[in-house]
Amino acid sequence: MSKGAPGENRERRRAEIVQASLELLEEGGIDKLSLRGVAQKLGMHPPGMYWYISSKQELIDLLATAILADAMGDVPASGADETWDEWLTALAIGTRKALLAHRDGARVVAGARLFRTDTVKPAFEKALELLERAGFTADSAWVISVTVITYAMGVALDDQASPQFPKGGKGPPPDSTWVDPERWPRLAAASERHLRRAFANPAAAADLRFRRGLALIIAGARSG
Amino acid sequence: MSKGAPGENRERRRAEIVQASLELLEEGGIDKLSLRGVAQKLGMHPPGMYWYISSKQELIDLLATAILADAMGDVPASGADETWDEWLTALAIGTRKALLAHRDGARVVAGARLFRTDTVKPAFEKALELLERAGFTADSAWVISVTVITYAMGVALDDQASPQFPKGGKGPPPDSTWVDPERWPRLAAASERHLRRAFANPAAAADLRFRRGLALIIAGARSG
DNA sequence: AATGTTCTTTAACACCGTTCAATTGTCAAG
DNA sequence: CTTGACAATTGAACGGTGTTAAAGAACATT
Repeated sequence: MSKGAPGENRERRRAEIVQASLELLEEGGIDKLSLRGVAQKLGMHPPGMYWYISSKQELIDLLATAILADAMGDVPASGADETWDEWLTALAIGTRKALLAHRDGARVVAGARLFRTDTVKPAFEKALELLERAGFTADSAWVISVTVITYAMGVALDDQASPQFPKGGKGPPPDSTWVDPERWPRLAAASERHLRRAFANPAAAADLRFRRGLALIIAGARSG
Repeated sequence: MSKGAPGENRERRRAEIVQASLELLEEGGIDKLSLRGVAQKLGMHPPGMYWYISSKQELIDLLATAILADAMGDVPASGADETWDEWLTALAIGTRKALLAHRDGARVVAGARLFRTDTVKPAFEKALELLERAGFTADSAWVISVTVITYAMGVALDDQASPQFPKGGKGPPPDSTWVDPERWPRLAAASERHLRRAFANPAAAADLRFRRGLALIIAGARSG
């Protein structure tokens, strides 16, 4: 114990590993995220990683908290006149946004133990505080918070379950989204409507559907 | 084309493969689900699998639809006097139940293209029908349906992200769920409350939290 | 100069999904 | 009975993975 804090250098190196892993994630998705790839990106040999992390799972946990920190690290401040529903909505939107900000971000976070990390705790605490202050029971506040976050998670996962750009540059993928209007008329109509919007602006369409579902939950909270 | 339908035997064998895969899934979770393992279970050699499936991804898709079929295969019938909210609630509960019925079931389904398979279409069609008949616009009906299913999916994923019963029968797992009541008093209280319930009956506690969140969404739909 | 700690390398293990070419079994046609 | 087509399986191998074990280097402290 001589120069600086003992674990300092180690911690910095861990941060570099996380950084390189995020880059690799962006480049090839979670399937291409390998310890060997990360090691190469850092000019080290695969087994060397194990001095800094104990397993790939731990790496994924680190990635997950890094991704979530974007949305929850500093608890989103609330203006003095902001109501609980506005704040909760913003939190959910920010969470989904953080997940979508990295390729396969939702899958990464889902593969970790979401509620077990300290990263999300301040946000939850604040959510509970606002809700209880607004008159909800402690129990209701908990249910509402968990529901909102779980929903954001579920939607982000579905968002990113999309095409998965196949490698071969062949034509458009076979339209497996086809819905036979004879058998499922209402579904076909909804799907067609959705596809039209998605074609015009995919991100906006996905955002909208998320927001409307979220509004549903908030409305339910307000009414119960 | 002589004996029976040509693809018949093939289809039966595919069913056997799915069956064996489900067993392997139950035994070791999705990480231990390998083509080699399935092949061995069926007394065949790994490359032989490729006569029946085109890739592991296709196997997973097959597993996903098999799992979902438990909940959505035959569209849950609705009693004549059943209202849309009762039916939707039952659908969501059934969906989550089907996902939880298999180890890592939610992860398997999430790894496939959920809404692209025919299995879920009848259920969606019926949901839309009930909702529109109840006076919702086609668009609202769509949002409500998708939101409910997405929520069920998200919760099931979180449910199964749990401890993963470590094999060794040592005492209680190291309590990594600890929440410092000094820093996050409300969260700590909620967590403590939750843990007490979960200790008494884990499945019931998880069910309850799911149902209450679901009720939130339904209430939101009812009010908007 | 010797020791001990931190970090890196080399080699290897056991597994994975997948491809390819060669092989068997079965049955209809010649 | 033989031939040939086809369904189904096999054996060998390729390139990849996470992970372990042991040897080695770098370097500050004694």
